[in-house]
Amino acid sequence: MRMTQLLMPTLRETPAEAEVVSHQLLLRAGFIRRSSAGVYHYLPLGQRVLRKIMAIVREEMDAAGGQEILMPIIQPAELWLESGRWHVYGEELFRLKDRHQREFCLGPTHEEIVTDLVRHNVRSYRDLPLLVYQIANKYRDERRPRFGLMRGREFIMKDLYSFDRDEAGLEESYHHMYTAYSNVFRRCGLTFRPVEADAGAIGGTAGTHEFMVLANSGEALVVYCAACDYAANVEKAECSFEPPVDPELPLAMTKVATPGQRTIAEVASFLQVLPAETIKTMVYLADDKLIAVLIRGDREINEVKLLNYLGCLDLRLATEAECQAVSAGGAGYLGPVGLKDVPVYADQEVMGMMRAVSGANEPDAHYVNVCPGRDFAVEGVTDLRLVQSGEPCPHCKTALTTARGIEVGQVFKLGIKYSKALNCTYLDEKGQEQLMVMGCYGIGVSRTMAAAIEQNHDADGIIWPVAIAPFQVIIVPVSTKDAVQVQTAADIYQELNREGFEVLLDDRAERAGVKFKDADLIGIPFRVTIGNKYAADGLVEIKVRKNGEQFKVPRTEVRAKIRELIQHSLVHNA
RNA sequence: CGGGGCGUAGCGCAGUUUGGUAGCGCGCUUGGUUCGGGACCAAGAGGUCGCAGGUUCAAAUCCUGUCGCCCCGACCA
Repeated sequence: MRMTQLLMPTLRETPAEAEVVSHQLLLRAGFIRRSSAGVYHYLPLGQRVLRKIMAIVREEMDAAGGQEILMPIIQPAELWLESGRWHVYGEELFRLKDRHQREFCLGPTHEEIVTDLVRHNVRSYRDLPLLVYQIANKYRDERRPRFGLMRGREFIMKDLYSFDRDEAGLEESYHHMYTAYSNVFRRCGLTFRPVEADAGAIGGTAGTHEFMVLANSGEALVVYCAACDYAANVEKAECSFEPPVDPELPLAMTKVATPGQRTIAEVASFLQVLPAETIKTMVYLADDKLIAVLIRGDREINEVKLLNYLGCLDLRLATEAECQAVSAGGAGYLGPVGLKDVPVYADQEVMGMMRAVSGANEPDAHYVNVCPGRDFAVEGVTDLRLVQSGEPCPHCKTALTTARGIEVGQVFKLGIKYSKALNCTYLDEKGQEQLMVMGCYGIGVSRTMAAAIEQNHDADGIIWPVAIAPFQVIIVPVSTKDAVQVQTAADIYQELNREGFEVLLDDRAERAGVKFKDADLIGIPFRVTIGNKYAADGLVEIKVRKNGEQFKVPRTEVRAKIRELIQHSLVHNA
């Protein structure tokens, strides 16, 4: 491609609307433009990167036995009513009506419609397992689209669905996908980590992993173990708990005055105890029912664990008025002793406390020496806390590390959730009708593009991994006035193109500095510069974007050197 | 949805407090000089000041409404 013919509107200044680096650079380097909130144009450079990522995804999906299809974006409400998600999905679903007032939605994900397709077209155990996938736009009316391509309302996703005869088949499909996903992200040149995750609203039997690209701008928090391969989203991460070997003996519970001391920090300091010696009581509204949750004062509640444990759909912290309804003390003086008519759930750690401090459910007072089980009863005990950095790994006890991650892929075992709801069955060898066992596997293609930049950039711009760069090589003649340079650049351009390389020729009548700046900004891995000394020494310069390394090679060896550099990079996923 | 901020030329911004008929830098066009890391000089093009009402002799500026965008939070396959 000749740059004079390329729609590549680069910007010298960072647009005010962009906050994160991938968004800023995608705009500045002319890869994307915003159309409306969370909806973007992909310009030629951006589209080329997307196609590169898609090509890798296709290769790996096909290799894993996937068959590419393309399903409708517009989906009838009936299917969503059948699965029950028409109402569950809520405001995030883009809904629309046709001229006959029939309701539709824009697909945010395709479980319903793929299940509908398969139930009408697959009847025999001989047709299973079946793995179908597509790469298509997805629509989610996010409450808050943000960070450019990171969280859009329209985005590109690869979604694959597996249909198996039984759980064992699902295990196998899941395993294949897990491997394929690792291949995809490794080939894209990303530093990533598969982590155990929560299944969330999409449901599913057990087991789901998220593929996280580690980057500080990530919206997700993960913990991982440096010693073993344990890694999990904090929403999911188990908290290890060992009951005290030599517990203290309980003492008589007494009420003490704590005027004005409302927070854990205030109470602990006032009573000269550690926060870990207090019980924090939080009141939640779970599907319109008030409940209380107890956790050690220095811990945080993991609301995802709580939601899963309660099996409720909606969960939020109670308002001050709701707290007043169950405790005369209100939010600052909540405690498990003397709460009015609310079920109390405790984190497992709380049950090992013998002399705890807790609110007395009246203003300006707390109890000391509270003993769970003796002084109050609980409805349930389980792991309800959020893991913290430095805690022992649940597998090998090494201290866990926390990191931020961008979720670029997720693999789910769905089980029979959708096949049951939509009656997707097959006939086994005995002629018996059986439910298919499903899995679903998503890759955020457009998000992967953004994640790659978050992980690969410097002050000058993007540094594309070779495998997903819009072009592999950029050729820069330093002076467009020099006929020899111009001709040499054009010759090398032709030659590399013929060899099958992806080459961009900067044939603009710009000064060298401008061309270098743009080449760095758009992040082309290798730059071939034909300079002023070429006429004298016959050498051209090859510069590596990633590390600044430079080579001076005779004009005739450019092709071989470029080939060597690209192959070396691809082998090392750099 | 709660909180905060912003809409003035393609991009970045000033002008709004105190109303007087729109400006700066970059980019763009033309000519010239430059030419290995975002050059310089000169001459240009480009804006219903988000939109709609209102106040006024006069509104980018004041008032009311509305739309859009961004950030924080809640939420999120």
